[in-house]
Amino acid sequence: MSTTAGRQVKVRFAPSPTGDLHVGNIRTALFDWAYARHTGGSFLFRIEDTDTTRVTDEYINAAIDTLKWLGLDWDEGPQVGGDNGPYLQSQRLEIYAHWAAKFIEQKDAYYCYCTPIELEAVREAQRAENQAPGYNGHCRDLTPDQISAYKTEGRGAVVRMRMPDGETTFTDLIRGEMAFDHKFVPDFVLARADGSPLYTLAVAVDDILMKVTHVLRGEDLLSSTPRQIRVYQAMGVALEDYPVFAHLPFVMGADNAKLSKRNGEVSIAWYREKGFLPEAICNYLALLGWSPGDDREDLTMKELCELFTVEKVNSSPAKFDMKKLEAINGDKIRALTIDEFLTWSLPFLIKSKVITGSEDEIALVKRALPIIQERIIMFSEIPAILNFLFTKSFVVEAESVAKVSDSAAKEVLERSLTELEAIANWGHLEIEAALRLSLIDEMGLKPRIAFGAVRIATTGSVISPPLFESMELLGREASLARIRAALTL
RNA sequence: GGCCCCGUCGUCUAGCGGCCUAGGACUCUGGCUUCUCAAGUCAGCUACGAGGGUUCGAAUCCCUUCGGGGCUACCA
Repeated sequence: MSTTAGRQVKVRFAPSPTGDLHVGNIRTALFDWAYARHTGGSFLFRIEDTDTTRVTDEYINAAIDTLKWLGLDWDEGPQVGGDNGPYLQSQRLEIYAHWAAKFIEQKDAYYCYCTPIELEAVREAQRAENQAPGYNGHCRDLTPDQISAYKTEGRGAVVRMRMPDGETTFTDLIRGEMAFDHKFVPDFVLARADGSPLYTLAVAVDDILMKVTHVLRGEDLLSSTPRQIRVYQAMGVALEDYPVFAHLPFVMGADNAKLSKRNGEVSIAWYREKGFLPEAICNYLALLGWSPGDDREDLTMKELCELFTVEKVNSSPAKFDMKKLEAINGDKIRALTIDEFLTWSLPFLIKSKVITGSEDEIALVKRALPIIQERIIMFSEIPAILNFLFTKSFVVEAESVAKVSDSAAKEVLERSLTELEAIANWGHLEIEAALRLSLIDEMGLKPRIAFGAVRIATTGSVISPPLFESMELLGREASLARIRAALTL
């Protein structure tokens, strides 16, 4: 019943930043963005901060920052402006007040003087009788006398929307034809007693005024859609100008509860700190509740935009799977060029103080990256892996000391030292050739035993990047010095 | 309680009445490769919640049931 005929697509993402943007929010933002880009329409970003007790400037700024970091650029909204601003609802209060007053005047809404206690008592009674809880219409048709009596009493009044008998129907792009009987949609509050707007008012007014054509949002808002449509009606909006709705399924936590801080890492900021690539996060999130229809999974942002349609979005909830995100992130990291990889890696190395950021250090990091690119799943692993190349206080890890201090290991190290000192050109091929000849061929040792001892001595650990390359990077002097030091353990 | 949404491998999904003895990816298990760890590669395990229909034929359509979730605020 609602259409977009002839309208330029405009999709909006309108979070209420009561905390850091989480995985679910971002999945919604991603779908909003991808749909806008897919259709060649525009993407509008609006901050719903009508609940001033819960939304803070810090969260608002973090939300803006997160969207930018992910590469979800918007055409209208904070920082970029647009013809339909302002884009912070807290700056649009007079607009909402105007409409609330108009609705009162049109008798679409009315002042409700019921106190919270009275309202709760009504609901309690309804529940007791197994009826649908909701406003009972007490103040719908107050007489002037009743009103003045309430005023004399000093009672405040909220603005409440009148829900007429009947039903609201609309087509949800994901769920199909929806019908809600107004018996279960009670009169609802548009503005608080202090005049400030509620979500129910602000969201509907803004979507219309900002000319939004598509509302793709979480399914928790599905049952509030009739209320929004009611506001459109009161605003006098023509049917063909209603936005089209699409309610996205939830992203759940591993324990099947709604994703929250308690059952997993939900804050995008956390993933950023851990060293996940924005493109990996988006690629993974895109696969949560959507698929291109074939077996393709590795998608760039561009491909995602090309392939994304709302019709292919699933209606069932999806569980967040960290392992799959990690796998995708690892794949994306491996696909990076060395220069890209370097750019992403340096901040992690500097922040963890493995390097200070000097040119020499950066040059060495760049040489080391090729050998670690296929062994990490996130950038935060890099400092621990490369630390042996830069540390000024090298020590063999405690649990591995025993493995280089027995006589067999000493013999390996003694021999290695002799052979390595004789190498003319300190390259990994020469190092490998020298050690293989002496330790494997001549001493008859198994590679894992022989190289294991050298590995511990030079890198300090039983696990390291490839040994010979590591020694080349470490340099002749440091490598030999560490082997000598190991002989004293 | 009421209203609403949802239900294919452990997880994300493909599937829209015959191509399904159900495909892919991640995880897991085993093999290969191998200087450790990875990466790569091969193989394997495991699913249509249940019960009724409709039909020559159902994962696909209908009903019931069970299970999960949302809403039920002067939150969004």
